[in-house]
Amino acid sequence: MNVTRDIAGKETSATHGAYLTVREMILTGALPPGEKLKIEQLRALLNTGASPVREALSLLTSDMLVERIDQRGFRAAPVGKANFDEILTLRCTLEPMALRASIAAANATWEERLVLRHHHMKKASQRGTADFEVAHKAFHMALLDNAGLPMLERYCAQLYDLNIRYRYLAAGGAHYRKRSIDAEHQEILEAALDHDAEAATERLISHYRRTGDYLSRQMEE
Amino acid sequence: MNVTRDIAGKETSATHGAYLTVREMILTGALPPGEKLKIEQLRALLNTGASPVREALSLLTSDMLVERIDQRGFRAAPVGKANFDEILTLRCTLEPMALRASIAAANATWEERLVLRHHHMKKASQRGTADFEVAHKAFHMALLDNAGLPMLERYCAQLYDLNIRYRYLAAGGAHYRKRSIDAEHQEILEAALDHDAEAATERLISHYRRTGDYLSRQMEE
DNA sequence: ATGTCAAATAATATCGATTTTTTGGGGGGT
DNA sequence: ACCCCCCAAAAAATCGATATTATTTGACAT
Repeated sequence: MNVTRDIAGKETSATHGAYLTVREMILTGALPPGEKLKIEQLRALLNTGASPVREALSLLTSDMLVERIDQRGFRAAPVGKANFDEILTLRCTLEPMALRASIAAANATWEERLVLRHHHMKKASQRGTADFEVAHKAFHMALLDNAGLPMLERYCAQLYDLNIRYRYLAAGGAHYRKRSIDAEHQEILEAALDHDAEAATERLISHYRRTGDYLSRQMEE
Repeated sequence: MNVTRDIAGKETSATHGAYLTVREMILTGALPPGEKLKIEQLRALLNTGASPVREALSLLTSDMLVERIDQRGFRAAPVGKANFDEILTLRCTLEPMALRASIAAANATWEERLVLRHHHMKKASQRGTADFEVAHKAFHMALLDNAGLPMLERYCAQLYDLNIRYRYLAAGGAHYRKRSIDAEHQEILEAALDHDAEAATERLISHYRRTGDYLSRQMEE
């Protein structure tokens, strides 16, 4: 009935729908960095009231995708090389930590989940970019989600999304994978299944650093 | 005119005032873990409307002090040994990282700020607990705020607050410092001023672990 | 021209009321 | 006695309108 459903699927609350929609728009660059986010404008776009919009923007503030300036409204978070570098640094610290813990707690269920997600990701890479993005995130998060450290996982997921945003901004979201990313994923998966924490974290980090350097080059400044 | 001002000082927006007040109430235990946070109840307490309350609670969700259950309202975040341990682990990873970066970028301004904050903390430790808490946080954050890594600093501040909450819950907020905490602070300060990153991070970590063990013991389970 | 101030305009923040959803508590039906 | 469905009370979510605050505009004096 409203645009929220049309865009983000069958959502429950208006707030959650607005959250998902605006989030997606910021991540993909439909709402560019620094853009003023006017309540009225979004209210009209999302076909909802001011309260859900404000609440959604408040939630996005925590995700560091939106900045709030007291009494002066909201805007899409700015971007910059320093910010990108910090995201990369934090990911290279936090993800290995989570991956090690996941491997230390390895069990059959987790390994099966990993294999499955990896399979889905490979299948999705033939189809559209959007599908691949979802499956790619799911695979990477599966690597970390056996750690039993929910806050750490949350940080990693947050940083993953912030990083994706830069990918979309740099390449318009398309064909960013030239390298043998498939092979890199394969190697990470195998190291994880072997419970080889050293190799797995090593490969994960270099996976990130290569993508990071590639984007850094495109970003200038 | 409203309770927000009375409690949290001369605040600008109702939302921000509500945020600070509820935050304080959760940190100090006035709103115990797991407590249902009814909008109407808070609205009455804070003498404001539903929108600022909801928005404040949304913001606190990002701070991991409030849990939101869609269509079912908000509650104060639960606590537990696993959560406490995770906070400690994350602090012991992230704070050294920030401290090293701060020291690497050391300059006179920063060192003066450190000395000043340390001085204020010592003075405040004679006076009330509330004053000391503020000065104590200010000192610890000053150790990290020269790193030029705003997201990392934000994570550290967040984890600091979550940790403080456990202190209040364990000891009612009073006399938790038996040990020579003053001496520990002094030693951290000196190592930082000497640009000795190894010693500084070493001391910082053991500072946290000792307090952590002390609280862990009190927490049972 | 330039800087300043005040009114007009635009946008945010907030309120009060309404709508929707969950919850808890009885009746029927098996 | 047990389970399921439906209804009423309570709470959350949302809306529409108002009050508050920032921003712009333009007249006026320097």
